Amino acid sequence: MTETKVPRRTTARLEEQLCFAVYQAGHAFTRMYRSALAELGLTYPQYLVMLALWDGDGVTVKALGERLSLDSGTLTPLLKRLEVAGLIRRERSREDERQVLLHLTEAGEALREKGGCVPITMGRAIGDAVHPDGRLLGDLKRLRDALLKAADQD
Amino acid sequence: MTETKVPRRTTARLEEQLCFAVYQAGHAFTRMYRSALAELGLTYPQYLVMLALWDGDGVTVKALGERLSLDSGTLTPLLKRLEVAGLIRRERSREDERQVLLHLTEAGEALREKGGCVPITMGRAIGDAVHPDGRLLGDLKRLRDALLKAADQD
DNA sequence: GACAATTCAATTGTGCACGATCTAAATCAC
DNA sequence: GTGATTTAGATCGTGCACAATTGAATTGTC
Repeated sequence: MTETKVPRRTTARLEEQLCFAVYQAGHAFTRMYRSALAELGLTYPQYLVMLALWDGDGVTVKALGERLSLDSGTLTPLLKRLEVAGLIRRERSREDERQVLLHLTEAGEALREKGGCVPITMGRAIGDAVHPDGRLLGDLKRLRDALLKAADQD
Repeated sequence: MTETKVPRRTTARLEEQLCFAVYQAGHAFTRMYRSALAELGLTYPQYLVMLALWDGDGVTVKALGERLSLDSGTLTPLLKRLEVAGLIRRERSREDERQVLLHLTEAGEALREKGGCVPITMGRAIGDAVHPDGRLLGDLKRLRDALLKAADQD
């Protein structure tokens, strides 16, 4: 008997997997943001950190890390780069010398105005590809929570 | 006059941004896959490459890169690691010496069976957080395409 | 055939992302 | 109070991700 040409479909096609769709959408966002953020001198993760700090500074590295789900191994060097860029200050807390408090500088605060136009650029890029009803947002949050819950269990 | 405590809402809240939701879901997937793939000895991007090759090997680095939207700077070292692990072979094409063809080894082919259980693990993790109707998948594809189209234009 | 332009992969440098480990500070137990 | 435990960040090593450059092979043009 000759071998059949029909592929053994033991694994789903790459393009039909949810994980791959999320992976690709994430890359597409990163790429889109890269050009939009270039003139601010920020990378995409740095922009997320600034967004968090514009929402309220004086937070600890740990609190920031929990909000972004990033650990100190990622944040410490990133925050140092933001400090070198003159956008934030990092100073040890007086009450608890273990923690480092993050504060916006004048320049960091000022960048908020310029950064405001970025989501608008994004909105135009997305156009009408996404319903503005937040359905996709809700779906993604549910997905994330389910994955994290499962990861905790084992 | 004292300064008001009302935050100037010039930027949307981090948690309500689509880009952040995609970013977080992507991380959650990566984390979930990390543990599921540990026993296969693969990282998540390596698993995606294997998925693509299980779907048909003998492809060029360029073709693989287009499918995954990754460039040679990312793929070359990753593929070398897969080669060292004994899962693939990389050989220059006879007809066109510029291109490198990727082939599965016996071990790489065999790994397909073990890899088959990974999406099942994932499906269980996701549970009923995502409708199985592919709505989310479709939404993400549309989002990705819109972002890529916009990135091309400028 | 000679030479310019293009194409493919590899390389280099920067920056995330995370596990593992380390140090210092704070907290707990007694 | 002394010692054990816990906590917050920093550091190190590995592995993606991508821009930019390089070098070799191919293709196109004359």
